[in-house]
Amino acid sequence: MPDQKSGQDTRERILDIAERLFMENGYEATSMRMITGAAEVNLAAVNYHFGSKEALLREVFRRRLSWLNGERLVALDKLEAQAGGAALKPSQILEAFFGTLLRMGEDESLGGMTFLRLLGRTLTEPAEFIRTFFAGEYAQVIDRYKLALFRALPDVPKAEIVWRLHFMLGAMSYAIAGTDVLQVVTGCGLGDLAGEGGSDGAGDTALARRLAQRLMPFLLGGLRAPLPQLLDVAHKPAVTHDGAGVQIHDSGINAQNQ
Amino acid sequence: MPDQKSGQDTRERILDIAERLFMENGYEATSMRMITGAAEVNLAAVNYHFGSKEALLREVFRRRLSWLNGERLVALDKLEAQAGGAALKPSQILEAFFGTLLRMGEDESLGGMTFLRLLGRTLTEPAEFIRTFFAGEYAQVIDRYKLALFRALPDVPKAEIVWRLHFMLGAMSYAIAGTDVLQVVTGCGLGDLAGEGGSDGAGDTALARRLAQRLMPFLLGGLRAPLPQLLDVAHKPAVTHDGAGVQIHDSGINAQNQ
DNA sequence: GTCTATAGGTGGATAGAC
DNA sequence: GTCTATCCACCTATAGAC
Repeated sequence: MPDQKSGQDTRERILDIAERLFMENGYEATSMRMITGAAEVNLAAVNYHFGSKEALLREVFRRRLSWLNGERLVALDKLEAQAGGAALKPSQILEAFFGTLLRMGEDESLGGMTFLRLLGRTLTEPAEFIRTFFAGEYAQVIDRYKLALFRALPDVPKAEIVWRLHFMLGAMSYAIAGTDVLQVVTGCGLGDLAGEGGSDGAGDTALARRLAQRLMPFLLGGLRAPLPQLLDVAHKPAVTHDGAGVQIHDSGINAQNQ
Repeated sequence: MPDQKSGQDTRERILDIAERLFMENGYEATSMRMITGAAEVNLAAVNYHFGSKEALLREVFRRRLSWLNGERLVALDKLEAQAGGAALKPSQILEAFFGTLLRMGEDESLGGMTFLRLLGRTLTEPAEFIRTFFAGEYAQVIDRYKLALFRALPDVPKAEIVWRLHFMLGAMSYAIAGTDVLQVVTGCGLGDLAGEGGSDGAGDTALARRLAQRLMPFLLGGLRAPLPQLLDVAHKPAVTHDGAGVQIHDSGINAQNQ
């Protein structure tokens, strides 16, 4: 850091502001000028520090995700060390994966709910460079947690576990995105705690904790649901998506092993 | 329709192309020129037929959502008529709400998986005009289904039901968006059936059906999960998100009433 | 590291002829 | 209803002085 003034300050200020604006408007709808204007830095400073708008977005995520996914690996390591070779309980695995994330929402120094919302909103962006970036950032963690779930649920087909991992990720990411129709239609729900835009109050901390309390049982219930009957028979769409599917034997799912 | 040529054809062609391109690139990253280029119509035609880019997006959704939400209301009416005053089973309600949507994915004339993906990707867009639009389109349906779920689960706090409705919407919308990290990280999952972009093959139909078979049990399992213990006590984040919560009495959740 | 100035391009929208 | 031509706001990125 050769010449003048703040340097590190400028970099961090740009990242903080970019994080908030990308969250509020999305990547495409946020211009460099909006960011530099709000951060009170020169337009050229962004390209000096990060190189391009794409690289800026990547850096906004990298500084949070490398911490998050590192913590997730540590949490899993710790659990597996405690278990001493035995399979983990699904609830432990979910707690390590989703709980670690949701706790970021309570910590402003880790981005708080601003980052959580940004993450939820960005995970469904179609832009190629974003998906490629996320794939790299998540590869190791997803792999480790997938294997842990396979071991925890040995009687559930692996493909089924992967599907349900999708669904769990979706339930969480949509919930933290906080953009869904229910928020506007009904007063009830996520909307009654945090303001719409980027309000960083004490309410956000409460929201993160409450969200965790609500979400975790839902995810666990979904993960442990009876397996579907896979019938590729009729052309008529199956009308019985009831709980009539194969019940997984109790020892594996409903009793001890939860 | 006064003067010349196709008229209706042009309108529909623009909508079809816009639907696909908005799905592939997102709203902001899709330009009017991309749309008119692919649809082989003049740039001015879009503004003539729809007035603006925002209005075009609204119309892309309106023609599908008015059908979808109409069907959802009909399905619920039918179920309630059959039940003759009794409360519906949660599985019936979910089937009517989510099954109706997922069946659109099997029908190319209703947009097929292209529309489903677009919907999943757009539900988390932060743009104000989009959220306002969705709120209006969904208001009636959400309200009716919320009440049906309240009646179906009289022992579950209404706030809890609304939260779980959020989570279910999220799991589904994320799954149909088909943009998540798992797709890229692992070969397993949603990615092994349909091509990434906008391929409209027979594979998409199979994908929609398979998705429904997998998703429905997951949602039902989450909806019927044991209630969380709501403890606003310690500052230490609760480490026991286990299934250790209050068990809802069997008659309401686990037995008949599924 | 910061700044001004600007290149070089693309965006949505419209006027007006046919 | 369709098309050409055009306006002009705004974008990302960079060159080059300090």
